[in-house]
Amino acid sequence: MQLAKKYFTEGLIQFTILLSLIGVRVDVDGYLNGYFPPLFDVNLGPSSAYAQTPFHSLRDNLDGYSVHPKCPELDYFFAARRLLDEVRTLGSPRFPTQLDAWLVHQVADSDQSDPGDSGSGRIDLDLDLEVGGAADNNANNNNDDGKHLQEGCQATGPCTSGACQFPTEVGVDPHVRDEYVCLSGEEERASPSQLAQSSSLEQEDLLDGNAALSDPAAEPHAAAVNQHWSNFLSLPITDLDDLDSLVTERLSDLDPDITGAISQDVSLRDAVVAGTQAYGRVPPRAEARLVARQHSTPLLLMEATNSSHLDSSSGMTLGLAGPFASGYNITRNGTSHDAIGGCLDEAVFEQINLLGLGGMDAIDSHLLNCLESIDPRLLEDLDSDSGLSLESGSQGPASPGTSVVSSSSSSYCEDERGATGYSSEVDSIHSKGITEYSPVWSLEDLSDSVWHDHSYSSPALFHQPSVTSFPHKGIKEEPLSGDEEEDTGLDSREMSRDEMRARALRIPFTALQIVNMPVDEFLEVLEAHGFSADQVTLLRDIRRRGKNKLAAQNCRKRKLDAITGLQGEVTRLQAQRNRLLREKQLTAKTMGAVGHQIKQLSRDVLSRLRDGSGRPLNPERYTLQCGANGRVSVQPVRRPAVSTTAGSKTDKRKKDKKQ
DNA sequence: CCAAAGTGTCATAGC
DNA sequence: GGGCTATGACACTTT
Repeated sequence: MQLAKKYFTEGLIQFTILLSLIGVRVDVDGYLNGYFPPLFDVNLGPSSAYAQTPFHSLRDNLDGYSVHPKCPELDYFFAARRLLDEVRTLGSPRFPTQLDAWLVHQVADSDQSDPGDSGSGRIDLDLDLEVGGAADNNANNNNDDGKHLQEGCQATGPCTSGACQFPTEVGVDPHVRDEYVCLSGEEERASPSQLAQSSSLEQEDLLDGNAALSDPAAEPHAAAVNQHWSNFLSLPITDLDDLDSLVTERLSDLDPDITGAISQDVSLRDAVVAGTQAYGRVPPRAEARLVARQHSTPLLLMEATNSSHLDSSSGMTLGLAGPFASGYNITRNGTSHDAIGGCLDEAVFEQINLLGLGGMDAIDSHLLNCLESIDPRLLEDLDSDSGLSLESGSQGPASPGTSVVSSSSSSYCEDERGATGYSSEVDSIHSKGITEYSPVWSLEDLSDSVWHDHSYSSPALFHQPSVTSFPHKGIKEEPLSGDEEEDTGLDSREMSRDEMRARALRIPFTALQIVNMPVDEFLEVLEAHGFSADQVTLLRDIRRRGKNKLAAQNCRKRKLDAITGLQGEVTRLQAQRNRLLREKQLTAKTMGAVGHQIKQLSRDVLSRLRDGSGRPLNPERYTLQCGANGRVSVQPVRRPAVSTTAGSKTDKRKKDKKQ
């Protein structure tokens, strides 16, 4: 697994470096931030990042719980971010070009494209799949490729590829975008309310990005955009409230077919399919899977449903998100062999191939060879090297009757059984596997995927009390009866203490069975089997400890969730505090200005008034007072009664002396 | 080797 | 009263 991760990350590095060298800023970080919000923002709303696993999607979508940092799938997230950070530290040139351009490649109006502006940073991408059906003519589409890319690049408006005209780099970092100060470049199309709500940036990013991307005449309008931008910056603060309408108006001016652009059912996966077919390197299974993905939901729809329920087939059809989506699909579907192969060679290396960079083929083939040489069973554990040693790795892919459980556990499905506060939406995901078990214990079955390796065994047979097996670690699937003493040497190292005790006392149940039995059945078993006192005690202890272990796991998860939620709350409150402080400063400035104006007006009015003797009123001695009825009157300024207070003080001293 | 994190277990409270 | 869950505390293991 470590090997797989190594090659996975190396492939990402190479791919990213390559794109950076040719002038494309591969802002996976932006993607990840956009589509996978940071942990601390989890309770700002549901997010797709945490919907990758059933467990977290349960909490996020149903109970508002947030992901805890141990989620093994988040390894991809952090690994990708770390890789991007490393690449950026290399000092590669960063151009405003974003991969958003890949996504709306068919939107731009070709009439307004200017092929001459593509420049050295031109990317030869075959994205015209829906129209051109470029599955078999990848090499012949260079002209068209460039054209389409230029369309896409120009459609990005201020962000043009290669020949980027705009010097301002516009990141899509949601951490920064909630600050008004960071409004620049593309941010024109975001309203302040949007900017202030980082929790909803995932969908807004997409919409915003496509709004600008779909501007076909961005470069000719660069000056106009700059003018709009300067107009925006020159807006008085009081006009900020109108910014939403202003931005909406601008968006409507950009491209009337934004939604159509977004809903074009042409994703990068289409390009990947074409490329892989052209290069003929995708295994048939992976190819079929990719073809099936061509029918994935449109981009916008996917984003809309991503936060609530991530469809595994839809995954992430976004540019660089593809590899990660595949990675997540590994964990969700348990088909890691396909997923790993597809993850790397389809989504990463095929994109490199599509770039027409033959120099990378050697690297690709090397990595691919290494990857293909990896045992798929090892790759299956790609996401399970977190602190939790899940049952999935121990069961092995070939465990009879446990494949579903294995796949579910590989996605860190955790138990959630009996976890108050967590609902078991896992049913919807693993319902097929569950229906294979006893319907009475369907919920208990879910907990089996959680069991840790020093714990209890697979549930495949646990509701068959007459059959005692230890499928744990794959080796334990041998029946206990008969030669149980023989295999204790190996099993004792991998069994829990309770398992060993139960085996020593010849208790014909696995610990999992004992724990997950309904209490009535447990009592019935105690009576029916005529256990000795020691056996009964052990059975009760096993049951108690097992349940308490689950309870402890749930408790810790809740604690982590609470911590994560509180951290998010702190972040949110800090942002709110900063906003309020800014408002306070602004209000103070406004009040000062208004006071100054009032003072000036008072002086002006008083200088025009005359007293009884015909002399002008001294502004130092008189002031204007506005009554409740709106009547303005001239009143003398009340001097602070210094002598009075002094007198009161002396009086007080006198009183003190008398006392 | 050490520290931190993870995990299992016990005791206890509350339902 | 028994069963169960939640949780703090502790010890041990893993990273």
